[in-house]
Amino acid sequence: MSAVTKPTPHQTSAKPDDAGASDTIVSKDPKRSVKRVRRSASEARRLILDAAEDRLAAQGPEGIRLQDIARDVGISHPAILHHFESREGLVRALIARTSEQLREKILSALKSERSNETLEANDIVTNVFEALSDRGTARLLSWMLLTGRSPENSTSGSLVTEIAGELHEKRKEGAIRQNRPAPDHEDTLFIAMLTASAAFGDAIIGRELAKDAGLDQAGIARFRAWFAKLLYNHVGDTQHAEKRGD
Amino acid sequence: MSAVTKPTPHQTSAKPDDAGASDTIVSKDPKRSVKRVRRSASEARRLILDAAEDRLAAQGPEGIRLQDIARDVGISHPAILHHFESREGLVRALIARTSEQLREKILSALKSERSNETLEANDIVTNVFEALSDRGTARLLSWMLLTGRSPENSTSGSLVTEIAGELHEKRKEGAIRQNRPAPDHEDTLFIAMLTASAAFGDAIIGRELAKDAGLDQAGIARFRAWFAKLLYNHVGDTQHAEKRGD
DNA sequence: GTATTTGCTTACATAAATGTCAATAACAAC
DNA sequence: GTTGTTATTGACATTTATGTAAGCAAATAC
Repeated sequence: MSAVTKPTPHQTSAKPDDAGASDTIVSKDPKRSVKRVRRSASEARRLILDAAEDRLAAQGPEGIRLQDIARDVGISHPAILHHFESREGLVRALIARTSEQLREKILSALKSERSNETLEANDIVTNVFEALSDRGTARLLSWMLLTGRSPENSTSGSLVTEIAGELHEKRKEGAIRQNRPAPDHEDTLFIAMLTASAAFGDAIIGRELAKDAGLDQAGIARFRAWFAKLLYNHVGDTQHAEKRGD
Repeated sequence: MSAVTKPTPHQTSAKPDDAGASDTIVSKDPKRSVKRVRRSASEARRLILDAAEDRLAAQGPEGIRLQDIARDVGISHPAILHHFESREGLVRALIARTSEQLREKILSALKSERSNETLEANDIVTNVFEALSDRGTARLLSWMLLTGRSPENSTSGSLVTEIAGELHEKRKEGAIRQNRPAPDHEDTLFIAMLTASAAFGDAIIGRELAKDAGLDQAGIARFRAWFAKLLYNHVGDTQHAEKRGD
């Protein structure tokens, strides 16, 4: 959030501002020797990924520039290449980490939901919406898709299937308890898909939409609650569905 | 769609492939003089924007490179700068055109809907979904938002408000006809917002989601129909809403 | 202590993309 | 025809990003 603004967070390494006096070799004076900071590899990687994430969230895809990120962390840009091989490697690592975090955030929340009889649609919806808008996660993922960098892992893809699986279990339990017919599997899948798509879209254009519609923070909350209720009503209504339309 | 693949669609201008024989000045021979194609300014702009659009849809934001686009059109890259001032100008022009096309596509369809008593949710939903996924429109718009290039015009923003306005008129008519209480304005707004968000998200991750869930083209159509029906049921149910939840 | 590993740095190389400029050639007006 | 406008071009300038090479220094092992 603030890493972009402040020039050198880890100020431990001295800036070579006055070193221009000597003509070729800078580190001739041992007392003034460069006093390097040496982190563990994993720590360095973490810091770099954090900075890259901040840049991406704040400035969009084009904000991921090795020089800038290096400055944010307080290192030189070849250090990034040392840890990530290439810019592309950094990007892939960032995507991998973000995808993993997203999966954990959503799935753990979904599972830890105390074995609630009724589907707590509001909690789930809010959770998904916030997980995607947090720290520009959806921005990163959409950039990933925009530039065609996803396939192999398909972390974000399988996620929805997993969610649908979890949801379907809950719905079946609820149906048995209330002596209702088992819900259609595809119906549950569609609920998950719609939630994912809506949350994803919301994370990207939601702010614009809300601003344009004159919605404040409370209005946005109402919108999410409204959506959750829409799903909730649908889940309660599925058994009547055939009587009504088509 | 195909402009990226084929190197020179407008093959009228001769490639200077064999011109390397002469050592400095190529156009010494008047018979072989370069035979330029000279389009009208608007025509040239159109071709350039088309090519840029194709690139963007096919390769993502990074696919917009003056050299490549110039090659697609069959011109030199300074010609693009001549028409659009800068790369940024090209991008803004593309955004403006795409936004305008989107607005027209959606609004005209919404208005021309024969004064149908019941809201034809299926048509509207399908229309919005397709308008956004067509030619990478949502990709472009999301890139626009990702890189923070929207404000001023706010074409995409006000669009949702307009849609909501149109929808609300229809709902009021329908309500009067069926002697039901007038629908809540915010409810209509939320319908529009949800549709926009879902269609937007769908345009970006929909393909991934569908693939992962094992949905084929028919399945995707079912999903959209399912969503439309969800809205349709909700619209029919709004007056009972208070009896049920919260 | 000495040796080894490896995180990190400076300086340089390279490439790629945007943008500038002067000149050229279509086309329209007269 | 002549002239003026401007779409278009090739060659060049500039900037800026990624990536490379070689050496330095902090931790660890011995």
